[in-house]
Amino acid sequence: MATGTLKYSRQREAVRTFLCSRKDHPTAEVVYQNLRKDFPHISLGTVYRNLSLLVELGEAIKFPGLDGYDHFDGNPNPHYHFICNECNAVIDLKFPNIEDLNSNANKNFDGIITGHSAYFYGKCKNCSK
Amino acid sequence: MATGTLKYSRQREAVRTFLCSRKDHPTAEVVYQNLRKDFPHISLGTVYRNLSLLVELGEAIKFPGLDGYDHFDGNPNPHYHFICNECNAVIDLKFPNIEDLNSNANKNFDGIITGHSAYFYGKCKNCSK
DNA sequence: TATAATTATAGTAATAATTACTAATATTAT
DNA sequence: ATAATATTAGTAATTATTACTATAATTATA
Repeated sequence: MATGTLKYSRQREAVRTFLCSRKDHPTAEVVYQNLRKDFPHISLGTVYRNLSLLVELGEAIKFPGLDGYDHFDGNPNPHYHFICNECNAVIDLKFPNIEDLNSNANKNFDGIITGHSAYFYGKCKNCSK
Repeated sequence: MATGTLKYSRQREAVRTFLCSRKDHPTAEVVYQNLRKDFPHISLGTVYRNLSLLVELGEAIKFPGLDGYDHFDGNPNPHYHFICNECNAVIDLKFPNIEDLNSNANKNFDGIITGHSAYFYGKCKNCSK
C-alpha cells in the first residue's frame, strides 16, 4: 500500500462539515466544543490536526484574529472579512474581490505580488444599535 | 502628585527610537536582542510592556504575523504591508491608502465600517531573484 | 537639595494556545 | 482474514505573552 495516503476518518469529516456549515470563522476551541456533542471523546489535538490538514489541502483558510486566537474559514475562495471592534465577531463581506489590486500595488514594488488579504473594522449591526 | 502619569524611562525611549529606526516590523524578541547591546540587563517584559504602551498611545501598530509572532510597526499612519511567502520579510508598500475602500465595502453591509488593513503576499525582490 | 509619592524595571513565575508524542484503534489494499 | 498504514485519544511538552514583586528611577514639592 502506498505511503502518505490520506485515509477516511469520521472525525475529519465532522470537522469539515462543521466548518462549512458556519459563517462565523470559529476557533479550534469552538470547533472542539461543538464536535463533542457528536464525538464525546474527540481530542482537541485531533481538531487542530484536521483543521491544519484542511488548510494544507486548500479547503479552508486560517488567519490570526486580534483576539489572539487563530480562526478558521471553510470558504477558501477569495473574500473579505469584517471584524467588529466591540464583540469581535467575524463576518463575511459581499464586497467583490478587487481583481486589479495586486497589479496596482505591484507598480511601485520590486517583487512579485500574487495575492492579498484585507480586514475591515468597525461596529457590526448589533453593536451599532 | 497626580496618579496615572507617565514617567520618563531610558528603556522606553530606546524602544521607541529603535522601532522608528526600523522598517522591517520587528517582533518583541528582535527588539529585545537589539536593545541588549545598549542595555545588557533590559528585561523582555519591559520590551513587551513598552511596545504595548506605544500601541496604546497610538505611536505604533501591532499585528499578528503568519509566523505566529506579533510584529510591531513604528509608523502608525495608514499604509499597506507586503509579506514575503519565502523569507517572511515584512515590507512597507508605497501604494497610497485607498480612501474610498471603507465606504465601498460598507455599501452592502449592515454595520459601520471605519477602517481596514490589507496585506499583500508573493515574493520579495531577493526571493524572486 | 532632601523627601515623599509614584511609576518603571529586572527577574522570575504563571498562563494558555498550539504542537509533539505514543500506545491503541480504525481504515484500506490485497 | 491479514498486513500495512494512517488516525485517534490522551497526555506531555513547547513557547509566546502576561502577571507578579521587590528594588530602582523619576518627579513634584517643600
